[in-house]
Amino acid sequence: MLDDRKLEVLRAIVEDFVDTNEPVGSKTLAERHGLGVSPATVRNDMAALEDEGFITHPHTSAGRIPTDKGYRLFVDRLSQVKPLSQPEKRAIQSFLEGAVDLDDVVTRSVRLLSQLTQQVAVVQYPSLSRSEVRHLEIVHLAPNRLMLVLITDSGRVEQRVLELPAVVSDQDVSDLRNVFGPRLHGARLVDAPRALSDLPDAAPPSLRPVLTSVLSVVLSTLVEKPEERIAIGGTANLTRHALDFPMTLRPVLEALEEQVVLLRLIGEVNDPTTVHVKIGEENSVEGLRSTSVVTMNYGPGGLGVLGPTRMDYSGNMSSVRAVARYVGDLLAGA
Amino acid sequence: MLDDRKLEVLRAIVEDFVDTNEPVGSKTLAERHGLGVSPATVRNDMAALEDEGFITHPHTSAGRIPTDKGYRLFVDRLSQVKPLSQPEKRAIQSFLEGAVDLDDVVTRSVRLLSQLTQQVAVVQYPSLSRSEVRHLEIVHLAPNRLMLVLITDSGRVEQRVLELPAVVSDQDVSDLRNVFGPRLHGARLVDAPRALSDLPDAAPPSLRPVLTSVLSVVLSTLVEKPEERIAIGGTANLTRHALDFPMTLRPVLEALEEQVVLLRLIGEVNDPTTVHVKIGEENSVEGLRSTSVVTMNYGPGGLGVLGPTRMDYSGNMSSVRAVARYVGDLLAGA
DNA sequence: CTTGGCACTCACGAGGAAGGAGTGCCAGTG
DNA sequence: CACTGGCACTCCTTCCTCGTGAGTGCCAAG
Repeated sequence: MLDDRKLEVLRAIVEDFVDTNEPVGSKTLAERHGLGVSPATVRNDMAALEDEGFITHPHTSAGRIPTDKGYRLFVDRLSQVKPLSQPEKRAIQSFLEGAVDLDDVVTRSVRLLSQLTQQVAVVQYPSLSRSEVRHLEIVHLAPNRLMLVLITDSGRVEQRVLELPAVVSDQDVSDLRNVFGPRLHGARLVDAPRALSDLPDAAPPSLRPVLTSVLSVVLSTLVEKPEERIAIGGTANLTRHALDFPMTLRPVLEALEEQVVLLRLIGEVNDPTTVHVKIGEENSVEGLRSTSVVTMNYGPGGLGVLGPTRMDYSGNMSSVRAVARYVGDLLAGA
Repeated sequence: MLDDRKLEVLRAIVEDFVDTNEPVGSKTLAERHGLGVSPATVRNDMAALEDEGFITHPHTSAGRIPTDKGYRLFVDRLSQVKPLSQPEKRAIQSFLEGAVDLDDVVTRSVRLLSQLTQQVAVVQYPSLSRSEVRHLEIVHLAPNRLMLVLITDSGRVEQRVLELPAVVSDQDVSDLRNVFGPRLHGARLVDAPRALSDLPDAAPPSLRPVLTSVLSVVLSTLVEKPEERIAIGGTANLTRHALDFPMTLRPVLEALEEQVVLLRLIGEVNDPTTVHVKIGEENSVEGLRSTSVVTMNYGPGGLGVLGPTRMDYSGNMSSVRAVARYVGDLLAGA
């Protein structure tokens, strides 16, 4: 049904349309790409592609534009992720390596992605639940006051101040450290509750009351409040493509303000090691139905870019992949 | 030169224009507002106002619209900041009081402001430099490793891990606490360097090497890296007024992504206790020349809203003031 | 100083008409 | 059977014209 040339025609349509933002007609297409056939033949192929739902035309006498389904086919079968050039790679690496802390890594990644792709960039902070405990420090602030500081391997730090029902001694606090420390060190945050489940039984009775308080705070810090944060940038790029979303800029901006929506966007990745593309209607998020999203995991979090369905998938996919890899390496090595 | 009626005419023009987004003519104006004079008279006044540069008309036979200068006069002399209604106040208060931590306070403030004003809201995190030290904790992580945790009265927490050149004992750390604690407690962060300047001399010689290391880190945390953060929200509201900035939405979005620009925006306030308004060309930031900014300090930081010059100054000023006050109280009380 | 009257200006929208890009279909050809 | 050139047709886009009306500026009278 879809022979090679038809696929080639589809590719040409997508590429031309991405380039010019104008419906592409049979004549110009036959000329510009060296298809070696006449416009009439191209027209026949186009008719076939349209029957299958890969392209449409806005009105009778206009050229063709790809449908979401067409882009999907293009992404799945036609676009080879073009590798970045050596200078590009170096630029990415050196730019990211200049980061001084976690915040900086994320901020730089957002900047980098939005500049590379000319789209809106979204980067999730490393998810607490997927990272490992590097250190839990218990600080004795006052006789009945503790501060818990949790440091993860992704460089993230969470702290809580805790009022105790009773006064505790320095010795008690030291004991606490000794019971929590070994169990938590190196544990993934999702596994922590299990690792701590036998604590109340294993601890000396005198410590029980304090321990329960501390335990509940630790658990809530670890689990209850994942507090997923997201950085976003390059929204100004949306106006660059203003022609693509006729008047639907508002819902896009609104969606971008919803942390939850963004997390879902980034989190819906199945295979954690490959670039993932959601095209137009495939998006579960109302209001992003006219956009495409290219995402990838970098390990303890995800990142990606968002733009009009009429985007340079090939380029964006490679940019996202490259940045995700570098960020992943950076955090793993840090 | 500008008698009372002319001012009244200006007010009417501003209010009508803000309302309808259409140039307002002499006839409709004379009718809708009970000026008690004929359109012809209004025309004369308008001509005068135009001579003075308070209003213009887009083309010969269109109504008048206020200039930046006109809005300025309106804000300075004509608009009384209307107090919020009791239910509004309660709503603000209860919404903000639900916040669980500093991040939450800021996030909620942004939401609140953008919803109240239907504009873009900007809230600065409490500036470290303007807040006071509540507690400096020194944690002995490993023989030659310390963690410094700085807690400020605005609920902010900063921590640094520090590798020492030599091993230190628990006793040393305890001594360190004793020398730093009293000097820092309650000191404003900007004053801290002065408060600590005599430390090297006052401390026992044995502590000197460690102390210098710690001191330099503390100072850098306090001063060198103010790390001003900003939260922003309601950008989608910009599209609501898309008609106001014909095609200048891009530079606005771009400016909003520049932390530095935003800080300048919020920081340029002279009198810390009143609402401050920057109108159109008054803005020092290129790209925000078609917008107005309403800001106010809440104590250790600032907040405000940004929108088209054609905005409800009166309402926005009162909203900003109200939120700033509540946030200020909240942080002071916390 | 205010008012009604009046001529004038000019953006805006409706209504065509010409132009042209692009299509679908068909009959002919290798 | 696939490809090609030809041709009639569609209908969007652009440009022009023209009427309409809101609004102005000015002037003379109250």
